[in-house]
Amino acid sequence: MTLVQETPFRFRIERQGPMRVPGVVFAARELVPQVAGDKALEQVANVATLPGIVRASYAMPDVHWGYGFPIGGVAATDVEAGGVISPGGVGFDISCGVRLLAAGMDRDPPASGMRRLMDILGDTVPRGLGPGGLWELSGRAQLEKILVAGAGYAVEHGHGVPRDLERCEDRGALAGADPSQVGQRAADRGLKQVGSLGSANHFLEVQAVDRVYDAETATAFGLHQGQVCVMIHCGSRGLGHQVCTDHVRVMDQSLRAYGIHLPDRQLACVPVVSPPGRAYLGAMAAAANYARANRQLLTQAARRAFAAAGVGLDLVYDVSHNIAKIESHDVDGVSRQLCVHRKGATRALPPGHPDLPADLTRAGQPVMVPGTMGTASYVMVGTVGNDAFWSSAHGAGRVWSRHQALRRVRGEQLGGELEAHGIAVRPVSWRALAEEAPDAYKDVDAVATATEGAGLARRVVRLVPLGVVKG
DNA sequence: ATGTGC
Repeated sequence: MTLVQETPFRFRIERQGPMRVPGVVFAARELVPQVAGDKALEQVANVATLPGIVRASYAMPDVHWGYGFPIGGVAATDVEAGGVISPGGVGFDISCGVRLLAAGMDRDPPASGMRRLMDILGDTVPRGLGPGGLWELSGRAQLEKILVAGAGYAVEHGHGVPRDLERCEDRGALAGADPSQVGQRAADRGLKQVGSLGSANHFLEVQAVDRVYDAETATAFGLHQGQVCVMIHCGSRGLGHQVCTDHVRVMDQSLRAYGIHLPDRQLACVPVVSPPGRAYLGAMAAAANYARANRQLLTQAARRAFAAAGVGLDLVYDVSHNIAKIESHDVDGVSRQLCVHRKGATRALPPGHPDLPADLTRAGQPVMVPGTMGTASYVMVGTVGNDAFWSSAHGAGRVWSRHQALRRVRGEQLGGELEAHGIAVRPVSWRALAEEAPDAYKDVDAVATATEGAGLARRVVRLVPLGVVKG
């Protein structure tokens, strides 16, 4: 696979064979060997063969290998021109995303206070595999209310304040959810997991603003130098996973009926306007709303922990980085309805976009780029001139597999090193900590630099970790 | 990502 450099941070995979559009990879030159080194580039080219794809198959600067689509992949298909929807372009963890909360306190709290805060968070934030959430639902009927109304249903029940919803993508609920397309097995798994982090790279971190790049936008976001924040990264748990599993199976069996030929079976897809396409999108929206309610419940757990110290938490923004959405975009001068798949990619609306909350219209959309528990995370902002359907990077991106990380890192030792650097860790297990070692990831500073250089989003603030609750 | 496997 050859990459042709177009600009300092933009590379092209020329259209060839069954590719319908070129591939476009946003990366710094030093990130390219890591990108080319795994199978992600092949996946970018494979995605370019999907029926109805427009403009290009995109890869964000944190791209790495995933199921069918690369993680860090963006692809839009034209709904009225046979465009397809592919669950592999969303990912197993439907509407996995990040939420940032701004605390009414500045950094350097007394060490004892920080320890106490982390102890409360460690004791009260459900995490790890399997059931166990903050909100046990009464049954499927109540679950379906969450599947339709998302974070709004949680807030209605006292789990949050109305302002929270103004700072959620889609106001906390994606339209078009169809609970009847969520199977009983998925629903059963979902009943006991609302308000739980899950495992792997999911976390709740206490962070501090360590550097401000754009003071005006930071102020608009409610952030300033030294401020304490809480970042929550989680998704739709077993419910989303089961929805993906169930609908991939149906699509895999439907490929022939729709005359779709693919270079990789994991790209299983059907036309958006087909019955199985509509069924998946309805189930996907339901799972997305479950993920938003999940982050809303975890927000309340963080608020209770901070309230013990008399500190409040305001929502800065909540955004998904695993989702497909029907959006209007200009394609060759014509407004088209597109199905935009963002898998490990964050929507990044520019200033002035009508879908922004009123008080962020001038600033643009906050774009969270979580790094690792030992390095940093960024808050960026959407910019005009982003041709990847207003999409941006979503994190550092792995370079070591979990298996490699386990071979190279001792969790207990890593925990000691982090504590020695002033980062309090509350992991579910030493093994889980080792898998998520900072060395297993790309350099998030380089990813943020490349993201800005590529014109996808601009840096607003850099956050450093003070305490980590890990699934 | 995931009660980590048909």
